[in-house]
Amino acid sequence: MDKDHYLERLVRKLETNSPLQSEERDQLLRLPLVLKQFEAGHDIVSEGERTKNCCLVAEGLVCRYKIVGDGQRQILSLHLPGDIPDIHSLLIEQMDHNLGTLTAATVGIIPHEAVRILTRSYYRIAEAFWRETLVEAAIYREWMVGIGRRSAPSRIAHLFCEFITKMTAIGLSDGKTCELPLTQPEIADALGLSTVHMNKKLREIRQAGLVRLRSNKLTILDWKGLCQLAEFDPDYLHLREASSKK
Amino acid sequence: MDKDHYLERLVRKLETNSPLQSEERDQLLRLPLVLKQFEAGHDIVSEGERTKNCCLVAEGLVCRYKIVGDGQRQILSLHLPGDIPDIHSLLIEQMDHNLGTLTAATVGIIPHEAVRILTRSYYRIAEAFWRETLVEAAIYREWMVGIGRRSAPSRIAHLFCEFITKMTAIGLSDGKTCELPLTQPEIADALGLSTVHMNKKLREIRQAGLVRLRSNKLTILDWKGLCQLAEFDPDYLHLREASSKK
DNA sequence: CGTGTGCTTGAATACGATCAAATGCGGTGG
DNA sequence: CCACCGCATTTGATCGTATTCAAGCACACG
Repeated sequence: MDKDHYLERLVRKLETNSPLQSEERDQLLRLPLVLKQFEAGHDIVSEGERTKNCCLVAEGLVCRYKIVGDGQRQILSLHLPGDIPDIHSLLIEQMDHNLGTLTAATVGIIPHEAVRILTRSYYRIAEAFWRETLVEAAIYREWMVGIGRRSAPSRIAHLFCEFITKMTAIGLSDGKTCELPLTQPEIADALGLSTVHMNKKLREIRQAGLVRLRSNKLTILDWKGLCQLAEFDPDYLHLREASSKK
Repeated sequence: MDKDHYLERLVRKLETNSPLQSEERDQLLRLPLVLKQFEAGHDIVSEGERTKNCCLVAEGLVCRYKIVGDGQRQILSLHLPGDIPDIHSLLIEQMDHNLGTLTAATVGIIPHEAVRILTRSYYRIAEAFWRETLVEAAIYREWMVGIGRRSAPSRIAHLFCEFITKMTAIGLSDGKTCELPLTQPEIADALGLSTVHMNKKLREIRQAGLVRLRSNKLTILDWKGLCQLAEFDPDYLHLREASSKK
């Protein structure tokens, strides 16, 4: 029953980039939260649904994705604990994509109404959530550039750079190594590649001594080299610390 | 000196999807606006900049884009009159991409402070702008799916469907024909394709009798066929009318 | 009537997809 | 402990789509 802990993680994330007053912080920590468990590979919310709740990722890895006509999947974003990936459902009625788990996950269900009361009462809270959605849009832009204009090796490297940077920002990595609980088909679907091709190029990256990746454990062996291959510049993540990291 | 007209267009767009009270509408119409002219192909705001203003597109076609290491460009979004493509700069200090003109354009410069006073005083105004940025994110997702998982012809068709739908929504098209002031290299850069390949596949679409495109005039000859090729479903644009159109 | 810009076309090449199969590995049950 | 199963990863071969390079064309504009 770690509800408080999960909300704290949310607040910590918001406060990293948006100032909150102590009353606002308290109100956020008092949000009603119903925890729900999901197995890996299951949908939390599906395309076309209209919900009255939003979902705080408490544990596990969650993604947005769409399926195209011929059955191919495009993963659109990855969401770590502390994210509310469907906060947009506050203002946009209908889901235009799916939200699903990549690992077993715990999700905190929060009624829209509870959030709406806060965003309408405290403009700083509204701005904090708004800002999160804007950073997400910045990540979309970066992914779009990758899928549209970067080579396969560069995209793979970029995913690693971004993932470990985000994990580090929420304290789940030391910046050198972290869990990467994605199968290769999932990585391929995030990058707009086929599994086979992704596997072959990943092998090259490994053989070039840039990373190690085994049984969902990612280790960066050559951060500079990896960033160079990826043309990774963490500015687009708009993390306060990330710029200093460089 | 059509400042009022341009602000009205903004308000009309916001009100299509977000309810506003008459006082809020009036406040928006009273926003200070300094008009500025740009030639085609010039930057309005560049990557790395920190501005104290945002830009209302008054006339012309504007886009976001990024340039990658080898000089290739990815166009990330298109912006029609009534858009404020850099409203995010209210909350995110640094531009992570460029904002440039595709045609000659008139842009209304609005100080952040003026907007911020409104969004902080009237939660409906904040929500209206927030919602616009969320719809933009939905469009990013759709583009990402296209670039990552759709064939070249499908992507081209999708661009046409989306563009004419958006133009129709703001009254600049009858749904059958409209201006499409993009060169083929620009279309290619929006779709993550090379100019040559884009040209060849466009030819096929034309020969299939789906569209006519000459001297920046787009005419839809077979809307159903085009939508089918594009797998276009306007739901993601979250326009109130669009769903009924289908 | 020449010139430039954007469009079109062809040929060669490369990158990534698809198809098919083998390998490795963790977990389960004999 | 070992055999087997299922899943993820790896590999090879072939095919197709898209890129690159290079040239020619067409129309608007001076």
